[in-house]
Amino acid sequence: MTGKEDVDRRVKRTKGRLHSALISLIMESDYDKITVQDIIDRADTGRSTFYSHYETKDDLLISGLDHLTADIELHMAADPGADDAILPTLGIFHHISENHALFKRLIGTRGIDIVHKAAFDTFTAIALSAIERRAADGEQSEIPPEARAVFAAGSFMAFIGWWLDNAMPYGPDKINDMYRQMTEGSVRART
Amino acid sequence: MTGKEDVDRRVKRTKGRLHSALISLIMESDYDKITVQDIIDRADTGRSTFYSHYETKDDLLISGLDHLTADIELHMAADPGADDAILPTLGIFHHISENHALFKRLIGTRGIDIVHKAAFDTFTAIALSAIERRAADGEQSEIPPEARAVFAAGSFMAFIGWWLDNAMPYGPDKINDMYRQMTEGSVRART
Amino acid sequence: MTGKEDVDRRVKRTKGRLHSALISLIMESDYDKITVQDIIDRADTGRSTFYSHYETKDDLLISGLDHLTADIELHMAADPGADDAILPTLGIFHHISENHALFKRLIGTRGIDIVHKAAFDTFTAIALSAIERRAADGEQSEIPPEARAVFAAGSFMAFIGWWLDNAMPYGPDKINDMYRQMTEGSVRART
Amino acid sequence: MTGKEDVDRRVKRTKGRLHSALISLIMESDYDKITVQDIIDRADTGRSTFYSHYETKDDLLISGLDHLTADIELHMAADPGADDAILPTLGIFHHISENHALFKRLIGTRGIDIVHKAAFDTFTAIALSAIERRAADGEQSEIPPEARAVFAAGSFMAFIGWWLDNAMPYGPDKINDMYRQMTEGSVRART
DNA sequence: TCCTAAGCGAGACGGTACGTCTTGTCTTCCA
DNA sequence: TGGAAGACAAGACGTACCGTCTCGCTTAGGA
Repeated sequence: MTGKEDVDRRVKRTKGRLHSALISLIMESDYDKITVQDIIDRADTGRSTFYSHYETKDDLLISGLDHLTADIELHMAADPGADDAILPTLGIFHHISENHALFKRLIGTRGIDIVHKAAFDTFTAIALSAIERRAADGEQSEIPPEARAVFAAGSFMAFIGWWLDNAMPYGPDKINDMYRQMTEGSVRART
Repeated sequence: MTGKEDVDRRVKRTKGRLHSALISLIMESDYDKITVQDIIDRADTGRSTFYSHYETKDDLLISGLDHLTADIELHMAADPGADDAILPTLGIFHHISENHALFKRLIGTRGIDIVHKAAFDTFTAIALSAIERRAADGEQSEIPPEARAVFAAGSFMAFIGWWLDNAMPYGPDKINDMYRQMTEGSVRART
Repeated sequence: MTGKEDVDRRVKRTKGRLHSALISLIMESDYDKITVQDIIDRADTGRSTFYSHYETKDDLLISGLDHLTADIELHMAADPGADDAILPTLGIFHHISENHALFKRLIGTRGIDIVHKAAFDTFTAIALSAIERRAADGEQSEIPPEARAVFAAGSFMAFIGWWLDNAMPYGPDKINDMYRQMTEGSVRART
Repeated sequence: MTGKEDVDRRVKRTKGRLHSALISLIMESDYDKITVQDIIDRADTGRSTFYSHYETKDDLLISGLDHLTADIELHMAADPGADDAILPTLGIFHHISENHALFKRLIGTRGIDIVHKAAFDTFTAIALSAIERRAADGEQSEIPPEARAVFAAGSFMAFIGWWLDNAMPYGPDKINDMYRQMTEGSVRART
């Protein structure tokens, strides 16, 4: 049904080792400096094994990020203020603060470009659907929804980057208040 | 005074050819796919000549961007609304629209990461100094100036990216109005 | 016993192609002018493949010479006059005349220096052991064995060089007689 | 008239510095590893200066060897046993022993190939003229004079190499006796 | 319980680009 | 204004990765 049944347990184990190896390498050094050889050495795996499962290093990384993305979507649904805001920021801040070391490596200012872009696109899409929902509810703005969405996603990503880079000086709730305060009255059209 | 006197004219000519070659290659293909060999072939120059002037491809690119940055700072000074806004956006929108093809390649969504980062840092610094100037003028906010600066720079970069990617559907003046409208009342603390 | 089992057949094939390529290039042009790129182009092989098997061009050449050296040692053993002479010259002259085109390129006057040296060392070692065998048999000389060995090897190499350079004007048997005649009573101590 | 008058003293001084630089570098390291850059650095001279006087590194070396060759020819003429032997060995051994450190670098076993060849050719020519003189005096041999000349030159060069490499264990007179003893009755045709 | 197809490790291989090095020419500057 | 300084074009070097491949060994899961 799911199309996800890797019947052979060896496959599952190998993929897991590759992902763990990549994550642990990311925590230690620059993503760009990590080679496929480093990954398979760490995973104690053969070169051809890697390429039989993934096309590139980026492929491995992205595929490992799927569950992170899924988590975010869960948080989004669970965010109590979701109907009021364009982005379900509170849940996301909480989620990030729980794995801050990893997220700093992934989407901090010195993070990984493709992850940064992927996150930006995700947030843009979320914001866009929220904006369009409001438009359907009658809210009006001469500014194109896409423009408002990238504005929201861009400021959010930059803000998260600052938060992570500076050792998260405030807790998730406090930081969320700050973000909301800056956003207030800007992206949302006035009623 | 300038410290920029490359007395030997050959050096100047060579550097110029290398920069032109890189820019023309950027207009044609993906920055990541461009090799040093491509550049020196286009510039009709020797390999060692390249490395005697620049350390890497990125080095050549960044050093060629200096005059663009200088232009932006000029525009910043000339912006009539500079005292009212955190970023001298109008002048920048005009400047970008005059070289939109190049800027799309450099800081569009599919742009060059290091340029994107460099521009983000530049805007952050500009915004930060504007915010601190206001703070000195008595404006108060519990949000750290750096946070407000990255928020502004991030939203601005994303917005520019959207504008460039979508074939600049509005002129510089109109787009500036939109940007201001979204910003209004948000980054600036309320009075 | 052999210690020579390169189990992987691919390795054997690749090494063979590299050797053939080098030999054919040597027959066509000056060894010093041959580049690693020339060799791998001719062998239709990748650059890294070359360097994974050999350290340098010289390394490839020398390692390919091993079987030639082995041949010479065989001839040495088979030379009927071996017990009478310091060097098993007749067999060597025959062996060289059978591959004169190659040997001319390798150890002719315009030959390859490192091969010349390697051959000189080989002959010196052979001569030295012959001389020491005789010394053990009671033959006496105030001249150090090493000196006598290099004398023999040096004159032999020079003579071979002359023979090859001059289109081998005499057959192996005749040339051997000449060499023996010049040697007679000189290197061998008188009885 | 002679075409040898480098009137400009600067030229003479420059050439002298280049030669000294090369010799001192040869005494310190491997000739093959010495670059033109090394030489001009040591001579404190510009690149174009070097090339305006010499074509290559070898050219500089060879041209500096001329006076050494001239010395040898002087010794040859002065050798008391010259009329009896094919090579004026005694004088040469004395000459070499006086500059053994340099000669070891030039024509020892680990010496410089082109010098080795040049010396070999010089000795071959000397031996050849001696042999032809004898032939004109009625001495007969079925062995071609050239073959006898290279035999003599080859054994002599190898012997000198051994002598130099082994810290010259014997003085020039003693070593000359040894060489003569090995040569006796061999290269010279019997009367 | 065996056996057979697959997954796997190992790493050879052809490529591509790198940054370094050296050569011999050619241009610029300076005395 | 003639020669020294050194920038330059050319291209080989040895290294580092890449993604493909060949090769036997191991091992899971079905017969």
